[in-house]
Amino acid sequence: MSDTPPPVRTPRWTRRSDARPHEIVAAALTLFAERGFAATKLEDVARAAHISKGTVYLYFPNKESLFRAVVRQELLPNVERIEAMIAAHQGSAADMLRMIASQMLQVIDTQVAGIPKLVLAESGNFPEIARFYAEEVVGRGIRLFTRILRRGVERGEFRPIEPMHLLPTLVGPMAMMVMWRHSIGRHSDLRFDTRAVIETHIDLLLRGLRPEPGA
Amino acid sequence: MSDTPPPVRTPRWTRRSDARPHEIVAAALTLFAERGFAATKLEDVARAAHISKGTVYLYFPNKESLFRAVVRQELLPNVERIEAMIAAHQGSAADMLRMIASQMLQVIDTQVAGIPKLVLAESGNFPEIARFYAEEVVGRGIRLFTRILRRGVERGEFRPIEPMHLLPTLVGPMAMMVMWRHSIGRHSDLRFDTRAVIETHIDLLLRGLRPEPGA
Amino acid sequence: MSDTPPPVRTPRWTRRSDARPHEIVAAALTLFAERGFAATKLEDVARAAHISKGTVYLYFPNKESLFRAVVRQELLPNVERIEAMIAAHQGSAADMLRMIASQMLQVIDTQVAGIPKLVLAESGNFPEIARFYAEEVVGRGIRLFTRILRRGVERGEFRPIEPMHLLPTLVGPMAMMVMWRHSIGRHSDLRFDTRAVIETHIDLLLRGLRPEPGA
Amino acid sequence: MSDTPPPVRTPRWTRRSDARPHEIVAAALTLFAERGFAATKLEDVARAAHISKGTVYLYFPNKESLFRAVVRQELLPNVERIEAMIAAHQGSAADMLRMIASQMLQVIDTQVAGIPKLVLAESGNFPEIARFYAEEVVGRGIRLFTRILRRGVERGEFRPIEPMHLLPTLVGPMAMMVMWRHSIGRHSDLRFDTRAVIETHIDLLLRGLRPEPGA
DNA sequence: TATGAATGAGTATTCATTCAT
DNA sequence: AATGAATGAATACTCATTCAT
Repeated sequence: MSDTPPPVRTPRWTRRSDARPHEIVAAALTLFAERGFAATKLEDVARAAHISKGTVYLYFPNKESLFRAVVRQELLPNVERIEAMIAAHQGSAADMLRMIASQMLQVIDTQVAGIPKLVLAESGNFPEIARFYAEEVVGRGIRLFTRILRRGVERGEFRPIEPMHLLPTLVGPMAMMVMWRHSIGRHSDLRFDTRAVIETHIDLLLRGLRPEPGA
Repeated sequence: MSDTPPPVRTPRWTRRSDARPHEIVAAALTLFAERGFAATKLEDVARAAHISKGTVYLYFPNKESLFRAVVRQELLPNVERIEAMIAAHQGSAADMLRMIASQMLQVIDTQVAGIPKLVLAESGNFPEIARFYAEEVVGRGIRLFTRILRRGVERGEFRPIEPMHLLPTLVGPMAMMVMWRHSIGRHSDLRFDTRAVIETHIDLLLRGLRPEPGA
Repeated sequence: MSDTPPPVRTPRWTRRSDARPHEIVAAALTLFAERGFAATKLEDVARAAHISKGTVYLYFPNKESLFRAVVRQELLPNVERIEAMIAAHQGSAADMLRMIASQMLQVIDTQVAGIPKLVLAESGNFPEIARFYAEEVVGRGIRLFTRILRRGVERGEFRPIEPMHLLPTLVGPMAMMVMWRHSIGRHSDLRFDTRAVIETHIDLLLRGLRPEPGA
Repeated sequence: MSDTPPPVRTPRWTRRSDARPHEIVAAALTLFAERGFAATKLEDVARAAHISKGTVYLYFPNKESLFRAVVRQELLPNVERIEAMIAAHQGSAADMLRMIASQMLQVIDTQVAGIPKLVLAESGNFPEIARFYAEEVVGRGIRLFTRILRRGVERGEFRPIEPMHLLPTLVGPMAMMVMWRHSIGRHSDLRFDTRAVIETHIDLLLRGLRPEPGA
């Protein structure tokens, strides 16, 4: 309605400064996952993020808080995505397991897949990160799988079973593959065919969970 | 003539030449497993071994070689013990799996059980340790389980299956429990009933491996 | 509006990128020459250069490379200056010797004059510094003096003489004075009148080199 | 006179324990001369003397006192020998100089010849050693040469000359040769023909000291 | 006496953090 | 905002010295 054109203002932030924190976190994730917290130099993080050492401190008060940001920011979106996917799903419990497995396959080679190993490695030095992970990842995972198992039992797909006893069997092999890929596997000639392994795993699971013939 | 007993002198130190190296390795294992290589101070290792900083250097030329010693010396005896046990065994393949599982249960709370996590965590910084572990632990484990699976198939206990695809499922859950216990589990309220978990795992395995009815 | 001047802040430090390396080398030279390589603490070097320990490492990767820089950087310019001076000179060989002697007199109380003693002292620990000095200082010195002697013979100032046999006599007394001044002489009451000594030396040389009357 | 044989007693000392201190000093001299005081480890000295670290401390309260012993014990006998030799001599002053020169030639490759360089190098850290050397070696050397020069003048061999101005010229070249041989010379290809150098030096000296024709 | 294991003060070096530019 | 020079606390490692044997 006014004829005066809006004053050409320098925007309060630039694309740069907006993207920075995440670029730093991404660079840090790679290095922390590769070398661990203590062995990672902030200078290397800065270089990997194409900025200078001092700039890191404009966004994170210190190395520890950067570490926490790495774990917290990168993890939750993924957890939530899978939760949502499952919540929206209507098919069989077996299909739900297959869905999760296929998610695993998609994530296994990304940065994020380095976090579990990182959390494992640093839980002695960052107990609250360990707790955070136990609650926000493992705990939610437990609830997720418990729901799937219960659904399977209700639908007659699975025989009844105590979820807390089965969970490590359910998740362990996939977690194993993820961590192997981001640690020893990088330096050894031993190769696992991830897809085949996970398919075999799901197959074995489903056979092992089949209801007793007489029940 | 005097009744006063000779003063009980506590010598500042005593010679332990033979025992020392292992005492140091043991102390180091605890700390490395807890904090990682970089975050562990040699002074703390020394204190934990009830000796002084300098003494560590009488037995190990530097921190890295102590680290290597920790992984190499503590691991092999355990691997060999299990191998021997299986080699001597004459029963069913199922029993062999149960034996290994029970070994797991016995080891899970000892120092040694911290090593896998340690190796995982440091494989980026010590590639040759990663390779060593891949060959001497994972590789030998693969051969061991492959033998057991083959025996199971031959005896009609298991249906035929590609061992390399099954292995992570076989080992993953147990490895998971071991690492959980030595990392996140220490700082979280989440508890798994290790024995029940492993029994459930073996049970599911055996069900899942049952030969097809019609085969 | 306020009369109070802005507070005069003394910054904790200022950027000196360009000047730093030389300041450090200068400080190091003084201390190395006084105490030797091993007995000189980098912290003292830093303090002498009015910087902190860490700053030294911004410019030199370690103590040894600082040591090498001290010897190499400080020495060559002086050698080259004298060479140039002689090259430019047109007069008698005797005058050339006098010129060199007068250069000695000017340098003897500066930092640089501490280097020969330092190189002598450390040649066992730094063989390649010894070689460097042998080639770049002694070797060039030999060529320089050889040229002067030959010129003297050609001009009829000197009797013929084998330069390599005469050189220590030519240089020794001056070198002696330099090193004395930077070592024992500092802690003893014995004093030599440097100028008189060198004049006497040159005088004796010229007399001793006079052509045989009958030749 | 007595028939009872003398009791077979264990001697209060053994050859070993008597020789030890000197063996240690000799080993120490070699190493100190080669590496300097700070860079020489007592363990190396012990090894070179074929004893153990602890044994050194039975004879010397600490490293410094060993260092002082090295300089003091090894030097004085040599100085005194030369003094005595000159005192006993009756011939010309020129012969005296030749005698000293020939002594130099004999000593130059022995351990002792490393001491001057050592004293030079360490005078900053051991001022009292510097003083000791200045007095007991340089001072006595000055008196010795002064006497020789005076004698030469009295006998008409030399023209009158101020000894303190001539001394560095007299001694410098020989000192030079000694120190070169024990430092840079060890690591360079440059070789001096010691004998020829010293003969040339003496020759030049005698020519340069010849009385003026008209005097 | 002699040994060499043990000690711990002392130093080189690293790197998170600060701050002048 | 961004930089990277400067800082100094922290830590691996050394080695003179002590002392149980």
